[in-house]
Amino acid sequence: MENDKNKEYSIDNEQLARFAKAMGHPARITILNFLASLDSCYFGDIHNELPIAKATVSQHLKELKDAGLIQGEIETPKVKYCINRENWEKAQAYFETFFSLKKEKTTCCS
Amino acid sequence: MENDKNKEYSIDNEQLARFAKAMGHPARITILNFLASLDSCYFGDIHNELPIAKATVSQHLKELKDAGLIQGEIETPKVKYCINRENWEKAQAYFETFFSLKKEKTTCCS
DNA sequence: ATTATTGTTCGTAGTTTTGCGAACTACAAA
DNA sequence: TTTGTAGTTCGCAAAACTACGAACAATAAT
Repeated sequence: MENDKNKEYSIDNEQLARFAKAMGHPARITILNFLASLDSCYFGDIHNELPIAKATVSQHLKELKDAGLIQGEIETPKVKYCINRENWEKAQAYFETFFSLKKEKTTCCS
Repeated sequence: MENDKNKEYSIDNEQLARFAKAMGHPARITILNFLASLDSCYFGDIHNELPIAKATVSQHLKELKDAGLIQGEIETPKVKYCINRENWEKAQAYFETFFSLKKEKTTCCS
């Protein structure tokens, strides 16, 4: 009884939050924009788009990779990055669903 | 010459990142989902949806407010929260634009 | 005046993020 | 073998994030 505070977050909310978090930095948005439009995606090209050190760029790329939004492929001596289209569409669907939630009541704030 | 490293991020990328960052936590996604669907949005109701202390809930609400995604209104002795519909739609538009970016070339990773 | 209700703010602690330069890896070229 | 190119990883520092309990503020009820 009382209040069940064993509550966890839903898988969907966790996943959406993970995508959102990955997008939660202007450098990473810039990277994603770049990769989504142009596909000529070597590390160096990405680095050139950004006002930050390569070590930092590498870290941002790793985060995007970990979130599943991009993927990298070694093409010696360069590394080619691109959008992970499958997860990209998944993310898109998550955000779409999220924003299209309809109100069930209208009894709040004005 | 050389490389112009005075580059900054675009306003749009900054704004989208700000929205995304605000959404980058499952508690905040849960709050937004709750507020977007049901509108009976007192602090206590929100707190009940979440497995965290009220102080922490209050902080998350503050972040969402700072990002412009929600708004609060005192209704003594309670506080009523709701989606900031104007910015909500703005955010929606930002994400939509972001995800609908079309490729210009297709020369990457397989 | 005291007590209860509803949230916010404060102080604190531990973790994560962001950023950099330096060191390193892997390969190719000289 | 040495040098160069392209990135990653390491080590570090500063800042931001997440979370909590305790203290506080504001009002209403006793």
